Amino acid sequence: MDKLIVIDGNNIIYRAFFAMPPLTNASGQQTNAVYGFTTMLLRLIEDYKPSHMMVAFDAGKETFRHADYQEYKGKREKTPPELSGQFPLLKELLQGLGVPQFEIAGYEADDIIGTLTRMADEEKRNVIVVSGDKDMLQLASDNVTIAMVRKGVTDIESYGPSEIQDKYGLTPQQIIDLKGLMGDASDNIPGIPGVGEKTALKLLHEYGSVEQVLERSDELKGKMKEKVQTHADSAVLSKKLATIHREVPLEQVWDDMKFDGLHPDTAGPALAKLEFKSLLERLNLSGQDAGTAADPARPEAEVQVRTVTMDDMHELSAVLSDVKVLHVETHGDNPHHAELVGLSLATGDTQYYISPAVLQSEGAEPVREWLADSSIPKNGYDLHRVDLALHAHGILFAGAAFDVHLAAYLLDPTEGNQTLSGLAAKYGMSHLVSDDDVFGKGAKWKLPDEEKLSGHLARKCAAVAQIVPMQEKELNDNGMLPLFHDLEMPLSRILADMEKQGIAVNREELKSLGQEFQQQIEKLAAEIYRIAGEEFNLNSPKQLGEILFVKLELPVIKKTKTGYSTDAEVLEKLAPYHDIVQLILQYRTIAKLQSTYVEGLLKEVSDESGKVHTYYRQTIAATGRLSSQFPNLQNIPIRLEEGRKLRKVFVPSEPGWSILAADYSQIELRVLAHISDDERLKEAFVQDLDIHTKTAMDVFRVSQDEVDGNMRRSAKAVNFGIVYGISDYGLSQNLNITRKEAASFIDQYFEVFQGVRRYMDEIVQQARKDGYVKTLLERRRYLPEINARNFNLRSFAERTAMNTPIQGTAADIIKLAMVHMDAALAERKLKSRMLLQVHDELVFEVPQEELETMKTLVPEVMSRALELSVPLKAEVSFGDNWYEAK
DNA sequence: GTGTTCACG
DNA sequence: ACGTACGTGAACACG
Repeated sequence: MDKLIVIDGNNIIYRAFFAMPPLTNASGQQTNAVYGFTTMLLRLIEDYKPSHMMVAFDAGKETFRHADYQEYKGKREKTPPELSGQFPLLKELLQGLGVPQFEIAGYEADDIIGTLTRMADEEKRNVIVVSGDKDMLQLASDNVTIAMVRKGVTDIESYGPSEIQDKYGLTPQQIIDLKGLMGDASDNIPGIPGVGEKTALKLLHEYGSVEQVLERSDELKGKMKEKVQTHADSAVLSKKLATIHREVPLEQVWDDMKFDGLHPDTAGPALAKLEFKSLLERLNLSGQDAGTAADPARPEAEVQVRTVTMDDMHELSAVLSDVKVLHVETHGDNPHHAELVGLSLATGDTQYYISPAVLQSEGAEPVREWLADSSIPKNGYDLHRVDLALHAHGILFAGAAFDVHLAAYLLDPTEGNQTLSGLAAKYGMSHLVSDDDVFGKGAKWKLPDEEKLSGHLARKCAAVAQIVPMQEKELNDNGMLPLFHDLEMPLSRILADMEKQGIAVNREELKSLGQEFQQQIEKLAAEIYRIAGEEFNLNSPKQLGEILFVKLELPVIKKTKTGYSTDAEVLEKLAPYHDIVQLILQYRTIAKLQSTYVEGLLKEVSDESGKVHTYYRQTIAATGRLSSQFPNLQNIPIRLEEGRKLRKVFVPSEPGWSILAADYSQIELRVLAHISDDERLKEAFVQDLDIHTKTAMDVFRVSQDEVDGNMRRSAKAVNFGIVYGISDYGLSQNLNITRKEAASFIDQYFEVFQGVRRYMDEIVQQARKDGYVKTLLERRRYLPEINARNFNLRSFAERTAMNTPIQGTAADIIKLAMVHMDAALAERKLKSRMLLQVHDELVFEVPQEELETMKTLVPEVMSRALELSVPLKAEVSFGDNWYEAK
């Protein structure tokens, strides 16, 4: 089946220019837009494997549209010179890559695309149109899909007629009417002034087209009628301007667009000329290989794989000492319960495959000893998971040296595709088939035959072996090797130990709490149904909305995409109107505790150990924090007393022991004081003052005695806001005050804490310049949207730039403390065990005789984890359970 | 699978 | 004018 990808060249290069950080080659020529364009192009080729391709460009300044309307695209800013200089580069590169391009004098790229898609419709050929321009939606049909590019150049959403219907309730043709009514500021198309998307959609749903709206404008009321009638001409003209021309003189072009993969001889040199080294590597075109393997859809690599049976184990034993790379394939999300699928080992050119049965057989003892030997360094993918899965099957694992999963996370913590096949593609290796393709996804997961399986696992092992040196170099270039080898790798073993240890849960206590909750739930529900006058599903926001806003006619405070919002914030505001609301809030609170914490936790308690064994994910959070799953032990209730009681069920696993918890006091603000070098903030921590009270004194210019509860509360919110990357809107929402008032709080704060203001300005500048921000331990986070023109995207990136070094450095610090703590326990031969980490808190179980030691050791180790210009403080407490350790 | 809500730091 | 606080995971409803 033919498949044509048509790219809206001008649109995509424009987007790429603003989405990518500035990037120049050795001669000073800026190349960021070409680079962004090219990465997207390669991605499209890989994802869609097109048989035909074409990039369309605008040609000439005057198009036929200017004959109708001289001001067409009039208000648009001139193309920045940094971008216009990149057009010739892109065109030359496309030629080198072997990707056809069209431009036709007097027409825009839109019109070329419009014509091609019309021809495709007539000839029933498949086309994918790639653009960021919503106008393109008018071209969608059964044969034509529009791939709308959102956010930068990586995020793509596909639209056919049905998706357009779902999103706008319009046919593709009506997209033209939409623009006729609402206009388009960026093309200087006027539309009807005062009519935006919402109004335009309403009108179209009612009347169907611009012509019908005008013809029946007498049916409209008041201002709307006036607007429509005065600007009728404008609407007609706007519709005409928005209509993509589909009759450009083009004929027999199909063969000209044939695409047989990247041109093998010229692609390498063209990329090399632009100094796109990473792309060269990704395509395996660098060095002597240039010109050999150009097609991203090239076949799998050849591997030599020996399947080890019980009888020929001796052969493997002989070469075991040479093995540095292993791959353990597991199945299942929860590594504590994961199934073993197979093991592969790599030595030189030969790969060995061992089935789970063979691995667990008597004869495989040498392999198991090798796996367990901590003095033998091993490289692999997601060794933390491997450790837990093997442990669950009674096999010990130690000696993790280089984990490519963890390395990939450090190199780009926001990259979504962290799979090994994704990494293999990134590092330009021969194609590694994805696990989804080999095994199937979700419920369709199926074990392939042994030949296919052993080949796949062998290739994964070989891929790891190739990726390690490349990542090592990249980590080194980024100054991240210490972070990797001295912090994250050791931590991954410590986390596995904590998870295997688990924390004991008192099931009876938990069940009895559940019974109390159940009674309350039933009582509340009965009362709510009585007041409502009917029974309904209280857990359905949709049904609840019907009751509150239709039946009881309470005012609508906020809407969601799908209907009325009924979140707690809304319900708080509705409470004065009707007694039912307070009951619903109470119901929600208790129902949450019951379903998530009582029932959810009971399901996770292990029958064997009577404990819960969480799984900390080390490669998820963009800031460097951990996350916790199965169950999540980082969000056990504490703020409200009803929920806090749940902490009583977390108990020591041995009689007479205690739970000891230690948490950092104001770690994020202390980190901020250090990195901003703000004298006032540092002073506050040096004197160990109550930071929120101190902030209130400074911001409101009052003495300590004059700070009332409200002032302290406001100051606390401001401090939180500062850490999150403050905006007046966010603060106003949090404090329920006007935006003006919030803005004036912020102004006063920055007046006093001028170093903080300087930091916030500088970190955003730095993010713009480098394209990333980093923590004290050199952890990075890339912010491609920091230069976006879209206000929301850009603002979000700016707040992230402010927040990530703070939250991320705090994460670095507690991770360091964990590594030091683990060493301290081992060195002193203590029996106490580290069980949990909750972002700024560590939880231990401690035998009676070590309690005194631990009460001083833990806070000491935590506060000395990293030396800052302000003291780090950790507060310790203990008791018979987690609730008592407060 | 997506959206809504709510638990934590 | 735009429309948000930063970072997560789990349960439930609904298509």
